[in-house]
Amino acid sequence: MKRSGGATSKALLGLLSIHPMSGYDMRQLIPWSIGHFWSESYGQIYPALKQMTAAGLVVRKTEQHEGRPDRHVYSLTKQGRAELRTWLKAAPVDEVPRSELLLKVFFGAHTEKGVNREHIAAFLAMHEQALKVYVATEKRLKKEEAQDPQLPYWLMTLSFGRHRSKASVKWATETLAELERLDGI
Amino acid sequence: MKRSGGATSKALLGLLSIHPMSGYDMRQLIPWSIGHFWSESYGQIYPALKQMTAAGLVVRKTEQHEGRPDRHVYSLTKQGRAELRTWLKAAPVDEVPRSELLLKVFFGAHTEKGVNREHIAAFLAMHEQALKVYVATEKRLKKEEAQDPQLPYWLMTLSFGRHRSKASVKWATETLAELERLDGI
DNA sequence: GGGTGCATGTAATGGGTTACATGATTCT
DNA sequence: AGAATCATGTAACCCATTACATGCACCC
Repeated sequence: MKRSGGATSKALLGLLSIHPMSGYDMRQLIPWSIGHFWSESYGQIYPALKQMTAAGLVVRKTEQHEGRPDRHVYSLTKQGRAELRTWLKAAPVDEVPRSELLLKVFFGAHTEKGVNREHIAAFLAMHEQALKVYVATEKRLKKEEAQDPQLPYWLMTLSFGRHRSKASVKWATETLAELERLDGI
Repeated sequence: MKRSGGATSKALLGLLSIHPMSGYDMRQLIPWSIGHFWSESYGQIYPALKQMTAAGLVVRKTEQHEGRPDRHVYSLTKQGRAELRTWLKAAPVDEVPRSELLLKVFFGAHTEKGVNREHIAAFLAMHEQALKVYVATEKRLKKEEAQDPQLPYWLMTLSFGRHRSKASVKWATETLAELERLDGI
């Protein structure tokens, strides 16, 4: 069974549905948009754009600027838009996300207690930080993009991040307490 | 920068720390142990075991059985045990887990409202089911493995699954309500 | 002079799933 | 008769990150 053209090209079509942009722009935009549940590298983006152009899903225009490299700005074609809609309708494939942290916890009996506590404490700190970022981003979006029809959907994914980080913080806190109890501290 | 020998071999070392077993056994055991945060296929396991044998981390014994294929049973060497401990001490690398569902939600404005609701409803059902499995597994483990010193650590990873699924259910429920509100239903 | 940002792209390398190949036994 | 289970392994393929290659402008 072939999974013709993975989700990378779909993510790029989606970004182009916001507004036309270059491969470089996409890479820059990702951390501020879909960054907490998706990632793409230049090594994926540029070949994908090439292939999508050949397939007629996007068109490319070259912009020239003095003293700076040319920009290749892509925009969706009618076919590209159709492809995006078709993909949106298909049921998403859910894969088990791998977590090295949990793998280490699972085998944690084979190392010192302090080691496990440190790993989990770092995880806790990361998610506490992430929570702050989600809340700040939400506030900013609601102000700056108030009239964008896509805003509600963006907020839904942000809300997911918030729920996930909250749960992570709760688990880490409880688990740290349990580790201390095991230590007899 | 080389990431010498990924985490696959470490996961296998960990499984062998429970008791000696074959590659086939590992594949069978994974869904019942680390399955909710890790996965391995035969195509990874067999080559890894070969390479680990060559590296002296494990040793292999062949068991013969009438009318059935030979079993290659692996066990940890002193070096294998040391390698596992070293890896456990190192800080886990945390990668952003990709979620096709969230990607579709993010671009959800480009399709019909019903489509998004269906995706999220399926996600909700999946996590409600998962919650039941976690609770049942926890009960079973506490009975059947009561005296195993690794039990507390196994329960910690199960607890993570519970927290994650609870948060997912909560998010999905809230988001479904929000989608209905947007629809003006 | 050296790092950073802009901007594109390719090549090398690694990680991972699926399909293929084999073959006996047992269940339906 | 046909499918599933036991059991091992390889090969083909896909997906993804990182490193490399280029080159100008700007700032410290």
